[in-house]
Amino acid sequence: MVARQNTVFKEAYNRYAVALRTDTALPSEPEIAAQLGVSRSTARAILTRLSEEGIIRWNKRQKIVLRQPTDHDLFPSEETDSLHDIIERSFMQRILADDAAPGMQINELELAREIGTGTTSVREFLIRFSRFGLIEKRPNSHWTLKGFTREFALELADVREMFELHSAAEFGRLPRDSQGWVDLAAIRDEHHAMLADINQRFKDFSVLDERFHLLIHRASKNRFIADFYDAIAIVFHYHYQWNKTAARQRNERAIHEHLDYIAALESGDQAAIETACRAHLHSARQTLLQSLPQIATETT
Amino acid sequence: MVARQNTVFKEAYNRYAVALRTDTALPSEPEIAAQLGVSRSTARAILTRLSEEGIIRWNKRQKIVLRQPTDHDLFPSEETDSLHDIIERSFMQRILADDAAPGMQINELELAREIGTGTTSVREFLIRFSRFGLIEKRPNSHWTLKGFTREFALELADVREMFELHSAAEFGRLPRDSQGWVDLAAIRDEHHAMLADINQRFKDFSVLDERFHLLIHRASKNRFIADFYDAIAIVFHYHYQWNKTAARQRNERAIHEHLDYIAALESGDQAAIETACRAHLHSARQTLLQSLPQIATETT
DNA sequence: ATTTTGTTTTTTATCTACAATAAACATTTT
DNA sequence: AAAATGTTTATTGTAGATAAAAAACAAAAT
Repeated sequence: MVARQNTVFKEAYNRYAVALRTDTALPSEPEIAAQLGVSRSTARAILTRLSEEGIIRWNKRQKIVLRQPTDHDLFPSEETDSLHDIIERSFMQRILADDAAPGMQINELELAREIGTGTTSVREFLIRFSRFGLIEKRPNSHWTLKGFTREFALELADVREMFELHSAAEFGRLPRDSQGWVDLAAIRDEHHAMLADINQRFKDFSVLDERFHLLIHRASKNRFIADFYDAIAIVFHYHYQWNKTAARQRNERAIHEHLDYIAALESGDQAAIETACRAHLHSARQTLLQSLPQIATETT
Repeated sequence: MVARQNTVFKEAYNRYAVALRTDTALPSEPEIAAQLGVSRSTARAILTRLSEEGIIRWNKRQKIVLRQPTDHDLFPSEETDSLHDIIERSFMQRILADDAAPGMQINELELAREIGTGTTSVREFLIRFSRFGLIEKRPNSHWTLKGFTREFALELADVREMFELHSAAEFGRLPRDSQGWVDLAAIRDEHHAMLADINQRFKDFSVLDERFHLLIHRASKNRFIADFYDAIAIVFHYHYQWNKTAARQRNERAIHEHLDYIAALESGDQAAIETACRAHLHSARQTLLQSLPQIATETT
């Protein structure tokens, strides 16, 4: 019915409200907008509501926080998610569910109805999602789920290895005063910290893993590599929520490999970098293959 | 105004009509549909119109061609292009025009109006097109043209080289009785034929070039490599229409490199394959860089 | 029994409309 | 004069509607 949900406003409102402290004065509208990463129009809408709710007193440049907002002042989390995120979550759950067999048809209208959204948004999502190689479309006809098959995992791993070897070599060539080395040292220390408390913290590894590989890939300064890594990150993000077997052991091993890999990068020795990178990629490939759903073999 | 143009029907109608021969009998509806690559519904619509126009006599299974269709019977070519193709052509012309500077904003509504189409189709096209790395979008805001810059060409060339070296190595490992070798021999002969008549035929090279590289890439059986090559093919297709300088000389040189490359593949010697592949990719990179518009340097 | 034709239903492709958001323009304040 | 606020305009994001095209179902013919 409504053309568009004001989720940008609600999400930014929540974000801004929780950071408010009583009796402080707020900065100018353009500054607030920049802080929140929204337009000034949205920033003004936030100020308007804060004022209406009696959270701030607002008169031109004077913006005083009267009281701390409570949980009750915030918008519920269901209303702050962007439609794209809602569709993504919903769709990933469906295709990772047990009854989602490769070869299955995907129906735009049915999907839209189940998610409670229009078909246009679902269509656009599927078009964007198609670059991850998990779905495919025949023109004028339906989408087909290709699924998390062994073929998919192998093809993904092959490209990932080509790209990461390239990026790692580039990283090794970064000038010594570059920011990359500072970031790498910080990530190295985080690995050590996590290892020291591995029994408690092994679940946090996937976030660290993503940050580490992203740092490497940024060195390549290649948009195609960066895009591909985005795809990998999303696929892994959802996939590993479904496959948590032997996570502690697997993650501990990966941390050790990362540390070897980092040491090789810091040595600047290209041969050592390649060896350490290959070693890690080899075991990452095994992990990926082991995490596949059992039955998933292409049924085209 | 109209929800959807019947371009599938019109295009298939033309395709089928020109192939008709007087006094022949036509096959069953499912067979016609399969021949044309459309649904039976569309095939029936074609038969219906052919019948109405007096081109065939149609009664159940009996379908006799009464007369050869004339040009006058066919739909004009403007009505047979799919909307996607129209938008693609129109958009590529715009971004390859001289006044399309990198950093330029792309306006969906303006584009749609100029092409004479709805915004939804333009949006979907832009989303699909974005994976080629030439445009980029900030959420809730406009698309930006990144353009055929030197950076773009270098990033494209890097990935292309990684993929092609991989695919070429895989091709070299194909079993000797595989179809790939037959196709390769055929393409080799076509290269020789073109070389013998290079002054007349150098303009046909780009089609041969695309077929050759596609054949190599198919050996990798990797959806990400295949998708990337699709992107390259489209970019090159339009790009080289705008940059035809020294085409004869450039193409003749490329043919020689291809022949060396093919010989290396046929030898099955992995080291030779890599050498020949690298040599060709190196000069392809130079060609790409030389063909860039002169001014195009990123203006972010 | 399988294939073909006839008919109906489902699904996609595309248009239009409109609220949310961004961006531009105008006025005021420092 | 530069920056902030106030106001208006342009553009995007999404829903809903509908014709084209595909797909499913039903009846007839080989």
